[in-house]
Amino acid sequence: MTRLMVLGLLTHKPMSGYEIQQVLQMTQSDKWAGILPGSIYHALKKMEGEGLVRLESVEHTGNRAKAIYRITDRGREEFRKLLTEALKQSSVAFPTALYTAVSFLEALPAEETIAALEEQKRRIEADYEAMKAGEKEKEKYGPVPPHVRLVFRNMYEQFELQMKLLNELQAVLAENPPNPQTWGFES
Amino acid sequence: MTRLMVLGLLTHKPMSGYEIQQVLQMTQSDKWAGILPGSIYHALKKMEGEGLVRLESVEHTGNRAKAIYRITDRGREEFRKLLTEALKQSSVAFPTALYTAVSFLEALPAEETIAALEEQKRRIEADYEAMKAGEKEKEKYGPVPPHVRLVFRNMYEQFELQMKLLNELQAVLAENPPNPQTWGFES
DNA sequence: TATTGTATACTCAAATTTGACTATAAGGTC
DNA sequence: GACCTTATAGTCAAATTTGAGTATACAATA
Repeated sequence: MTRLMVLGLLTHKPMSGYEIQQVLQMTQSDKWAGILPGSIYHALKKMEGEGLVRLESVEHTGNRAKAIYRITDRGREEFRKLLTEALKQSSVAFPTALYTAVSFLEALPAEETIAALEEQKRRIEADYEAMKAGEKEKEKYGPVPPHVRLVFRNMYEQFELQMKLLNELQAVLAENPPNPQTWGFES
Repeated sequence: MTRLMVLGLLTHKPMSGYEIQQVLQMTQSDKWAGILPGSIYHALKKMEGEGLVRLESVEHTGNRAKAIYRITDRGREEFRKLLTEALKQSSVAFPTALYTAVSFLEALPAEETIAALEEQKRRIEADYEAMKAGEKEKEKYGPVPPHVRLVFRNMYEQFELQMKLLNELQAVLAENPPNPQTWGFES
């Protein structure tokens, strides 16, 4: 998704890698997109080589330089392609870390598992609050379009679904602890 | 998650990379884990270097060799650490491809978007059916523990949540198409 | 004015993932 | 028994991601 994101932002106006990071933060997109700075700079350089983006200018502030990239026509074409693909793809995402862990629950004492899940619940709750605050913040800077509003609502529902799963898992573990087969290291 | 998955499977018994792939398929885990063969072989070699697994034997069938790995005590320790981390982590996963695409919906004519989303709905429906069939298949080979059953239910709810979002997006787009600003390539 | 902290703007090695490719064995069919 | 397909068991280069590190500018505080 890095390319789609970067190209998409560059359709609005030419930007530097750093500015792209800023925009992702402002719009809360960094919360769900998980695109780190390194990936942005890499994508810019790579796409420059492919002619999807070109170095428009280098602004100097004292001794520090800032590279500004502009999307090309080939870049716009690629952007459209990626956008259409992203819409067609089944993008359902599962909480794989949790699913994987659940596959091996018999390896840990039930109380430990329950406590660890409690910790996850705390973290989710914190993220949830941060996100709500972020949305409020964002609303100050102009009206949010209805389709974006739907995405925000979906995020909250994802949080709730995860919390539900965590609660159910804790309940099942408390009532019906899985076979405590191999808890030592006796191999 | 690759390490957690591989180490976890090796706690049951020594296996080859190929056998690990097989198990992931049998258990439907490949559907949500997204671990490709290359990653498994890489993880095995890497973890061998770190002393978390060791090459137990090489079975020969005619002229073809199969490398069997066994988890070590250090590996079991690492496994526990990864397992606990995975349980504590907030593992909520968002459909990032769709979210990213939605950020740029004004770049495409609404009908095109709606059609593309229709395609995604078809694919999700197909995955959903495949998954249900897979679960039935799995039930034949012994009873599914209750916590694993919860995970399956969560998967279905994830599918449903995604379908709901897609339907809502289509509805909003049909009623209230976003600003069709820059549909040509006039830059 | 010296220093401490924070924002700006990246770089780069190492780790990991991707996906195309290789090569042998086993099983069926004409 | 020659041929074709599928299953077994990987390899490997290229792409991408990660995350720690670098270096300058600006602002505030002591």
